[in-house]
Amino acid sequence: MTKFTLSFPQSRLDLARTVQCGQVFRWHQSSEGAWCGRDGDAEFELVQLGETLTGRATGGAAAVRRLLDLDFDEGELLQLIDATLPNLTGTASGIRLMQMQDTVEVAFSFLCSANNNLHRIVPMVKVMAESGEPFPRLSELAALDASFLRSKGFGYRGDWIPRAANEMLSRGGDRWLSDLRSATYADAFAELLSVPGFGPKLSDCVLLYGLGHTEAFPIDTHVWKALAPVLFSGETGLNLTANRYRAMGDWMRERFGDDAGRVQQLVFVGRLETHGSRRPVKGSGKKISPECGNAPFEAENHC
DNA sequence: TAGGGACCTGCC
DNA sequence: GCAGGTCCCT
Repeated sequence: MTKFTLSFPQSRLDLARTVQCGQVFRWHQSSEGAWCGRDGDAEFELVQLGETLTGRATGGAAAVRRLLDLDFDEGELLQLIDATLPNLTGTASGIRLMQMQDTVEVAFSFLCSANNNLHRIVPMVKVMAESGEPFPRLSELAALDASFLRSKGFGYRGDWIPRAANEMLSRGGDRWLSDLRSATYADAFAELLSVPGFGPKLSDCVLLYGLGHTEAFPIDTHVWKALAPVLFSGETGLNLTANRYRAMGDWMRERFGDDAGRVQQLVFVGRLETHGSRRPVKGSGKKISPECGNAPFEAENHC
């Protein structure tokens, strides 16, 4: 690790919230206050003091800039989002998109996230991490015993992990994963989607956080609740179907291009922090401004 | 092709 | 009942 110092007079960074908002699951704060994490063989110890970021990192400042997407002007994007989809990002300024090199850790961490919550995901990822350093490889994950994982609280996801690892190995393993980086978004999405356990949402998470595809737009329950009333006007309580998943993602990609994934991160955190992770706070139910009547999708339609 | 349930587990 | 879904079945 080498020491580094970075400062950001204009763009904003909230390191603590960025590493705690559910993009990564193994970061922790040291007794000295530094945020510590790793990505494959790279290690990071980061300290933020106002608009200065210091610490030590494998690969130095360049690696930190890449990990935290620091060369991207988030303020400009926040303005664009607000002009297009008002009142959605809330308090999310300072949240950076994190892009990891270790696709295996990203994929299997998010495999644990299905129909789950952060309080359970973090210990589950920790259990997996004990099978290899710095994180188990596909062969080690494939060798994990489903009943062992179930005994550790994975529930039915305990069956998914070795099954998905085996499937990835049969397709070429690490080579197959790295090829998805250079593939088109559509091709890589289709490829991941066909792995058992990876539906559309998890596939987009792997593409966004672990394969560099920033046009991926993962739609979870929170993002759906935030955006469905805006994009699909006329109906309330609409269910998220495969077609509507694709329609919403495509619309965001047309609107924001390669920044769609960054938009998702800001909308997700904004929704979570204003509505809570479990239930809307009574009385603070934020209404989308009525003048966004130019909803892109009328009830049904599309494709 | 579009819904409806089941699925592990833990907390509100 | 619901949580940062997916699979399987009509």
